[in-house]
Amino acid sequence: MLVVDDEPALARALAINLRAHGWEVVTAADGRGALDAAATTHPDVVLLDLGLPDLDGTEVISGLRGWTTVPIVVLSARQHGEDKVEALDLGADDYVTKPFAMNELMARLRAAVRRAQEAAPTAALVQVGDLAIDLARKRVAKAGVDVRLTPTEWAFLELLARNLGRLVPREQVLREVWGPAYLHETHYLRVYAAQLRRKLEDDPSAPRHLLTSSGLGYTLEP
Amino acid sequence: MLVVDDEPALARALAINLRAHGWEVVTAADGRGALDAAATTHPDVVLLDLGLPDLDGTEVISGLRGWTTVPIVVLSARQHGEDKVEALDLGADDYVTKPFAMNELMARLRAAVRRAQEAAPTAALVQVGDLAIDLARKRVAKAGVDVRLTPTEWAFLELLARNLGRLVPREQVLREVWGPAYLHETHYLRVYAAQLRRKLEDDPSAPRHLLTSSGLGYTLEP
DNA sequence: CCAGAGCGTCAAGGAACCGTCAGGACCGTC
DNA sequence: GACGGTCCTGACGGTTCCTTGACGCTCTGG
Repeated sequence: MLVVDDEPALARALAINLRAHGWEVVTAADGRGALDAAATTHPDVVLLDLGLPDLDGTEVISGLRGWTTVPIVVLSARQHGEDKVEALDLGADDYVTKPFAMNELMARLRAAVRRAQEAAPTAALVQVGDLAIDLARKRVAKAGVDVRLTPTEWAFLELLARNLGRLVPREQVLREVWGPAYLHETHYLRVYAAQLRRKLEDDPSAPRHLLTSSGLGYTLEP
Repeated sequence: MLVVDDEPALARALAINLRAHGWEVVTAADGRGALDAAATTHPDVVLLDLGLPDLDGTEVISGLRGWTTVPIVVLSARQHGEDKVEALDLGADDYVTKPFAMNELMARLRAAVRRAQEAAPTAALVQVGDLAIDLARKRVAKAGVDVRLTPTEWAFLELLARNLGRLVPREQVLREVWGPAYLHETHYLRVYAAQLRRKLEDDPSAPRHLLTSSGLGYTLEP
């Protein structure tokens, strides 16, 4: 959760309340900082106060929408403005006018996150042999029983599952799982491919689903 | 990653930052150099500053779009211009105005690469006799059974398949498969053509699909 | 017929890559 | 401060792949 507000008092009050409700909160005081923070922390929802010192709030919205579909809830004092229409047109997901009830705000945030998850265009469940990979719940089961994966293992498997049957190049795996700075750490691939096989394959030394193409990359084979 | 910018200072700063984030960076200072570099290095994303000395940035975009779908992120100082609309209409994938936050730029580049990858599930399938060449999955099957190819063999075959029925000059094969430094290693061509024939032709000594034009190049014949 | 150029074929050596295991660093929890 | 989980790292053996050289073939022009 990213909270963007230029009034320190309100920002602190919001952060305290949100943390009390279990959110992990990052704050920004202006538009540029907001875009920055969103890019680095990948929040699951943005709470955005219009009327910032540097950028117009609408610019922040379109700046975010350029590269992410994170839900945006706009907070504004202007009760009757056309801002509301404009903000929603630009891609905001909801709109709350000050003064607001904290309960209502919480409900709207929860709703925004829930809608975003439901709207995820991913075919939520991928079946591969006796494996059931649930992309929405981030779970995988082998022959009906859940298998525990570490976050990195899951990121690897998810990437392969989203490209089922397609060869995923080594560089893409490294970039999307570890980040662009790890493009040459091919060793990671071998370690984690081995771990996934140990957990998911019947015979880890003769894999039937997680296949390697030497020098190219990996494929999850249906 | 190809960075196109005519201001040496900015280009260097960008390159340093991008390399720090793990990108492999090639730079070009003008439009012609950009088109050149894109053709030889096949970058996975292009970061293009408008306002180049020789060509208009829009010409670079359409020049690239003539033969590649590589994602293009445009960088521009003109904040309110119609340039943005024009650039996006010509096929640019995203647009960032100066001044920009480096984090945001990084996020947009990552997003551009990811989108390009996800938009690629086009069933690019080339049928040649009893061969089925799946360009997306990087696979080839003969009479229904998969054939294992090495990375170099695949690069060779893919190039021919993308130019199905057309003669591909020897120099182009060497440049695109092995790189510009191998333009005279014509021996490689014979070795790998032979390997491909052994794996893909019914009678490798009397090829029907992978044909040689002596002194000129190779053709994949439907 | 001969010489030379270009091509196809085969095999060997070394480089690059892969799978595997295990130890140590790091982090948050209890 | 101990503990469990996770991630990174190094070492080793085995495999695959690339490169290179040698040799024979065909075709062409002299």
